[in-house]
Amino acid sequence: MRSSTAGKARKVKGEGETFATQVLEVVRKIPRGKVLTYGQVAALVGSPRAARIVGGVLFRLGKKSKVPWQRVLNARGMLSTYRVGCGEEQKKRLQAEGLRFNRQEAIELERYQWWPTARQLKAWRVDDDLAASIHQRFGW
DNA sequence: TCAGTGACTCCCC
DNA sequence: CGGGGAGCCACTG
Repeated sequence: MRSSTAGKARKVKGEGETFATQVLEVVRKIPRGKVLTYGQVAALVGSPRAARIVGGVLFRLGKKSKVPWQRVLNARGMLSTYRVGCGEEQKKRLQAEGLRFNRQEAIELERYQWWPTARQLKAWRVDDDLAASIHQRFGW
């Protein structure tokens, strides 16, 4: 059996997929000018409480990576990356995509948060139960 | 194999 | 409304 820890993951893992590869698969699809929260990404790959791990995966991306890591931020619409030294870089990239930050250094999630289409969810093999639980949790 | 870790989140005061 | 604290869980060495 493949390492789907705790048996809580409801999203089916394809051959050779890990939590990390699934995270990157999701992040790569975030449209320019839109964002997802760490928790949202975690939920989409079937581990709704693994938000911290999403951050860890993105942290270990190489500088040359083409994955749009700047499009992932925390549940308050703020950047968690200042503490690891790339907050300014993330802010700069997001501003270049048209996002505006308020006085609290936050963006309006209601305005910029991305919700994948049903077609996209299917492509990621997110089953109906998981999709339903995500809808409920995030009021999507 | 296993304990330590943390780009999170939520709850409580 | 703000900050402190405690779960959380896949990755890492």
